[in-house]
Amino acid sequence: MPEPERKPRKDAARNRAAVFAAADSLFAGCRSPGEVTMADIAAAAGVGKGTLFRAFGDRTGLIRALYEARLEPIRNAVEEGPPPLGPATPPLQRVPALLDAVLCFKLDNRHLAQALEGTGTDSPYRSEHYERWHTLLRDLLQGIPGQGDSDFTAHALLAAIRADLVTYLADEKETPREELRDRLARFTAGVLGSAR
Amino acid sequence: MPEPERKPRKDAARNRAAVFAAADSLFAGCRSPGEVTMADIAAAAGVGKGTLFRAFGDRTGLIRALYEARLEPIRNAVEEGPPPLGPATPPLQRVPALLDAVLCFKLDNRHLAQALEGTGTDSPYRSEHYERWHTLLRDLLQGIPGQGDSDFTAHALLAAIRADLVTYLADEKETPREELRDRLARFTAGVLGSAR
DNA sequence: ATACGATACGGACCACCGGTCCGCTTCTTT
DNA sequence: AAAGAAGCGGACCGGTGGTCCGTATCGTAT
Repeated sequence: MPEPERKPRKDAARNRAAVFAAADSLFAGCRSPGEVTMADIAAAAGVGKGTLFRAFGDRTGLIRALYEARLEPIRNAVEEGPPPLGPATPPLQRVPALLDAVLCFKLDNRHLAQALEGTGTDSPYRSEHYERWHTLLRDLLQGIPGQGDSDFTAHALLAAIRADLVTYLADEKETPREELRDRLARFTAGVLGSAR
Repeated sequence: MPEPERKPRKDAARNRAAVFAAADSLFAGCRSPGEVTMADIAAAAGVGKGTLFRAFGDRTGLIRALYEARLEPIRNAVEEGPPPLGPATPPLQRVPALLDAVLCFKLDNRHLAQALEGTGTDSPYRSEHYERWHTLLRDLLQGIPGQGDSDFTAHALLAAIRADLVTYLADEKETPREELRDRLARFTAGVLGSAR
């Protein structure tokens, strides 16, 4: 066991939760994630700025931690849940299910997703997080016969549900949730069904 | 004529060009667009910071202006050039040609494209610039029989060539230019050929 | 050529943000 | 209860985008 993994102090845990709650609510209530400053979050959580940076390293770290926390249910469902998301599903059904799940998540957590992707300095791509989704999707596509370039197709499919595009369609274009899901489903089906 | 369109003063024009050149070269020589500050650009162009903001409004304005300027040749070729990019081309060939052209442009001008899209505050989507490409692409798709949801498909295809993805594949994954073009072409063909 | 109004210049200046630092408080352990 | 570790918080810092206005330059009318 390389990591002793000491359990955190009581107040530290409480503060962590408070920060999550505050950040979530602040991001939800702002036009652009850029409007929310670290100081704002600290204040809303009733915590000093130092605490914030001590706990998460930097702004990106905080957002990423929050995002991962919120995403965990889906991640679980994909890794060890029942069909159609779980691993026991045949690829041809699992791929659309997976994309739909992520789409729904990004719809429900637009603010977070956008805060994360729009973190500015580093592209969303080299994050371990993206790598995981891409690898999973690619391997699934590989398992579908008659599929062309699984690697690129995986990238392209993921690109179709990027946070800012989803937000744009949902908010700016006022596309209803169900319609968006349907559009994505059709597109996915098309991609999967082609080159047969 | 709502715009009198007074022609600019001589020095203004000269400075504008100098700024473009300086910014272009600076962005090209940096890991992340964020490393280039407005002051840097002003200094490199031999110009005061005030001039910079007076001419372009703000950072985003500068980048956008530069991007549009560099993009103009392609825009022209699409709007009034010869096939396969020009308007006289049947949609089934024009769509791939168009995507390929944009991909190549983004490969050649990664720094700019990324500086523009990663401008942070506002999503790339509500820019008039994106709207144009999307509308054109959608209308072309409309003209291909057996096509499903042209509107969403257009978004998805454009998403597949977003600057940061292209940069990631080209630099991080070291995908050669020709291979990338080929991958995109195959994917496009698949999307266009499906749902027949 | 000259004089004069309009336009553009430039860099000191400002507000603000992410991130650091360190004296002080709170928890945990024995 | 006492001591040491872990965590806290807010004053502080470097640097960035953006503003302001006295000054220099340009276009033009004479």
